[in-house]
Amino acid sequence: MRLSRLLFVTLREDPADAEVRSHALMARAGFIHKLAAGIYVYGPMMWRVLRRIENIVRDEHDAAGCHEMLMPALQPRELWEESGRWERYVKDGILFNFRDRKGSQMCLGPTHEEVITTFVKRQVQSYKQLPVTLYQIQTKFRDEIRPRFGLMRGKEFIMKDAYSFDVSEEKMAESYALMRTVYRNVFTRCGLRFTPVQADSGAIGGCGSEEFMVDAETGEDGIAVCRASGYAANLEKAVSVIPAGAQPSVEVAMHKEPTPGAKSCEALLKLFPELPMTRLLKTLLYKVTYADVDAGESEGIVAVMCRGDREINETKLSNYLNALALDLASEEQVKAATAAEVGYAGPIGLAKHVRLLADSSVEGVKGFLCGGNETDMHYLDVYFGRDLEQPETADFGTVQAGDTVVDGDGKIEITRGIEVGHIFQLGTKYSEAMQATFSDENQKTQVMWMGCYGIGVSRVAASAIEQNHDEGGMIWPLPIAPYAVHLVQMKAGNEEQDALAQEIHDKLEASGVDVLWDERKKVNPGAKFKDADLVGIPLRIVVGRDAGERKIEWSVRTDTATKESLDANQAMERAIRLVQESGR
RNA sequence: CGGGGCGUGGCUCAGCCUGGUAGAGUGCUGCGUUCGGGACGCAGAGGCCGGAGGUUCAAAUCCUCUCGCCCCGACCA
Repeated sequence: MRLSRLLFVTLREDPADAEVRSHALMARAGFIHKLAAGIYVYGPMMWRVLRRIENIVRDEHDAAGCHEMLMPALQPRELWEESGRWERYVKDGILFNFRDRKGSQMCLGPTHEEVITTFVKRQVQSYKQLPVTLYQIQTKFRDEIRPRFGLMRGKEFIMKDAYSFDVSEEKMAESYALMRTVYRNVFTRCGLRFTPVQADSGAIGGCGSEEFMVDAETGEDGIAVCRASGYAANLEKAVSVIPAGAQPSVEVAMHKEPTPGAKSCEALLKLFPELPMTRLLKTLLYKVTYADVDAGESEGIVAVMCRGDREINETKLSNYLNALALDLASEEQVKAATAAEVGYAGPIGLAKHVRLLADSSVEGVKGFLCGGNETDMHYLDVYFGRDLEQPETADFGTVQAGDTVVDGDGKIEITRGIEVGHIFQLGTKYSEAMQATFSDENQKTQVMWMGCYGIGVSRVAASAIEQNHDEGGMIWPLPIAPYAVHLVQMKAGNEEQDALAQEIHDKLEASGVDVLWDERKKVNPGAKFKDADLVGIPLRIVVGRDAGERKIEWSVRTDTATKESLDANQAMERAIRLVQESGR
C-alpha cells in the first residue's frame, strides 16, 4: 500500500483526553478516534489489526471444531425475562434498553446466552447432535458505569463469544478444557504475555471459570500468583493461608475503654501502641440487596468482622450472601445499627436487625480490640467463646502479598493484568431456565450443559500496545501488525529509489507480505522515521542512498537503533521468512 | 451516583482573576530552498471562544442554567 494514498494522519502530541499509552498512541497514529465516552471509530489501520486478531481467533476456533455464526445485537425483552436476567441487568444499569415504535422493550446485547440458547434449543433435538460449540465475532454493548482507558473499557466493543452445548457435566468439562487450549493458542499467536487465572464467575453465573490476563501494570484487575506452585487467581477469587498474628501473653477480662476520636485502626494503634494490628478486629457494615424470588427484592444490613491488617473482599461476600447488590452502609444505617457514630461498630450489642458475619482472618485471634457500638468507646481483650460466640465465619477476605498459597508453602505475589479472555462452565443455568433440552439414547429428555467463552478482540489490540511500546510509539507483534513491513523511501522521485522501492513493494506483496510503502514527497527523512516508529510496524526496510547498488537498510521496530545493510533480495527473503514463521 | 478538573482554528495550549479589535506552537494550502531521525523562508486559509439565558454601552472573560469530556471515589470506619 502506498502511504500517500492511505488516510494517514499523525499527531505530534498526545490527545488531552488520553490517559493510558495504548489510547494515546493509537489516537496519535490515527488508528482510533473517540466519538463519545467509551465509543470509538476504528480507522483503516486499526481495522487491519482487528481483522488480524479476528482471523487468529477464527483459525483456532475452527481448528477446534467450533462453528462461526452471527446473532442479532438487537434483542427482545422476553428473551431476557426467560433467563431471569432482565431485571438484574437493568437495575445494574449495564443494559442499553429502550422501546421500539410499537412499544416493545428491546435491548442491545451485552452478551448472547439467551439468543444462542433459544437458537440451539430449536436446532438440537437429539443427543446425536451434541456436542456443538458455536461462536460469533460481533459488537457488544454495555452501558459501563465508567468507560475509560480508551479501548480497554468501552460502551461498545468487539467481542468473540462462543457457547458450548453438551450432554452431561463431564462432557461440558471436556468442551471447556478444549476451549482453554484454544485460548492459550490464540493469545500466544497474538504475541501477548499472559497468565490464565482462576476467576469469579460474576453476573454470567455458573461454576468454574478462568480469566486470561495480559500482564500489564495498567491492568484493572489484581492477580494473586505464586511462582513456586503455579497458583494464579483473580483477587476477587483468590484464597490463601493467612499468617497468624501475635497472641497476648496473659489473659485478662474484657473491658470497655474510651477511645475519643479513634475511628480507624491507625488511630487506635496510636492509643494502644502495644497492640499489634492483628489484634484489632474491624467491623464493616453493608447494605445488602437480596433477590427474593417471591417478594421481588429485599434489603438487609450485614456486619462483617475482619482482622485489622486484612481487607474485606466484596465479591466473596456478595457471592456468599447471594446478593443482588452490596454497598457499604450509609451513615444513618450505621447509626441505626450501632447506636454510635460511624467508626465504632463492633460485634457486641448490635441492633437486632443486623446479621453478623466474620472473615476467617478472625479465627484464632485472642484478646482483641473491637468497636464498642458506642461513640468514642471500644472493647479490649475480647475473646470468642468467652465474651461472645464467634459469628458465622467464612472466607470474605482479600489475599495479600506474602500470604502462603493453599497448595504448598510458596508465597503469594500480587500483580496486575488486563482481562482479555474469560471462559466459564455455565452448567444448566440457562438451558434449564429456557428449557434447552434433548432426547438421550433412552428417549429421556435431558437438559443441555453449557459453557461460554469470551475474548475482547478490541481489548486484545489495546493490551498488545499496553504491553509493547516505547518512547517513539507502538510496537506491534508481527502476527497482528497492521502491515508486516514498513518500506521507508528516503527520497521519493529519485529514479533509483523509485525503481527499487517499487520492486520490493511488488515482490513482497506478491509473496503475501503486506507492505506499507512511505513514498511521500516533500516529507523529510526524520519525519518519516518518526511516523514509522509511531505506527510500530515490526519490520522495516529503508530504501535510500545505496539504492543504486540494490542495498537497503534493514531494522526491526523492537530495536530501531540496530541497522543492517542488506542486499534487497536478501532483505525480501528475510521478510518473507519472518512473516511465514510468525504464522501471519 | 458523589467529588474534582477541563471545554478557545484539525491537534496541544495561552488569554479569563482585573470585561474593550481572538493569539501562539503544531498541522493544512501555495511558491522557493533543503533532504538519513519531526528542516527553513515567504505568502495564505481556517475559530459566532461547547450551548442557552442574564448583567453591561460592551462578554471568551462576570452570573445562572445546561450539555460534553477527563480524573478520583465507589465511603475498608
